[in-house]
Amino acid sequence: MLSKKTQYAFHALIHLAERADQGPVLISEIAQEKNISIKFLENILLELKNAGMLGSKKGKGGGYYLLKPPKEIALAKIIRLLDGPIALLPCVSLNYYERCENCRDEAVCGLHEVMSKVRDASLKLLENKSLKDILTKNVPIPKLG
Amino acid sequence: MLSKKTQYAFHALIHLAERADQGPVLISEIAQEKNISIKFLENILLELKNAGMLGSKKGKGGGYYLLKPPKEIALAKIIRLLDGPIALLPCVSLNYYERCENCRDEAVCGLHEVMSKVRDASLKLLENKSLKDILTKNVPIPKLG
DNA sequence: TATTTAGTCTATAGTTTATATAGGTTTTAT
DNA sequence: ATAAAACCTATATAAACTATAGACTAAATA
Repeated sequence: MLSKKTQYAFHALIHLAERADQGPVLISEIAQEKNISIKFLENILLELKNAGMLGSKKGKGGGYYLLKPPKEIALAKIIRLLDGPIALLPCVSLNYYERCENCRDEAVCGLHEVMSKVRDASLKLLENKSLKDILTKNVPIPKLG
Repeated sequence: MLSKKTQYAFHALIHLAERADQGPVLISEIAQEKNISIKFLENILLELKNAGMLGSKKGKGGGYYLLKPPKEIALAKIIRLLDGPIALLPCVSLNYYERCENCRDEAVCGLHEVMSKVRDASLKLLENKSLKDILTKNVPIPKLG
């Protein structure tokens, strides 16, 4: 399962995507709309900002906003940023590979083979779907405030 | 990622499967062969026993053994037993469903839809592959001791 | 330009869950 | 009886999660 952090990040990013090009969005607005602890959300958005995914503006009229169009932000990228590996085992991770300490030879490990396939199947979806693809369907988004 | 517990369980079960019909296998043998802390492994095997997946025999000549043929133990079952949900989000889990607290309506949540597909893709593999399918390839298994 | 206000940024602390260890108890075979 | 093995309970350690307090920054306005 994805961590709470990543789950919240998804919902927050969806909210930001739905309000793209409408100027900075308040943390408090996202927190209220998505039912997330405002302070925890604060940390998450900051992490996303430091990773280059979000921009922010301080002071009155400030808030957070996407730095790229939603279409260009793959779901896989969000998961990797906050949760790390998408694979079920370290030894089949593309981006966070670690040698398996429990088997003598990965090349003949049957587990390795199956888990690689699971990873590929997941990645096929998560790499090709973007924030734009997961926006709330059939719902007009009013500007709050 | 799968928890350490589940990762260790997989390797232990593979070991047991490779020695099926050879009588009880010592915890210490598995621990040494798979490089797992013997005490942690003890807890894991006990949990698998209490869940009905393993049998055990106490005392001299004792150990653990599979209660069913490896072919009949699906990988998904092992994961669910120790790690819980296979899905990435609680709201798309088949066996551990929880309502999403962060979105107003699951029916129109785009995240829900994509994550359901990821779940299905993973399950297709994990439900259909068994312990038998992940045994070490091309390796004759000698009886130790 | 001083002040107020709205907001981000930083640090930290408490709580829970995951991982691991230690020691003692019970059962079984010989 | 003795030794070997699983079993049980308690505890220690580390990581993840949640929450809180206060510092800092930018904008608005008088």
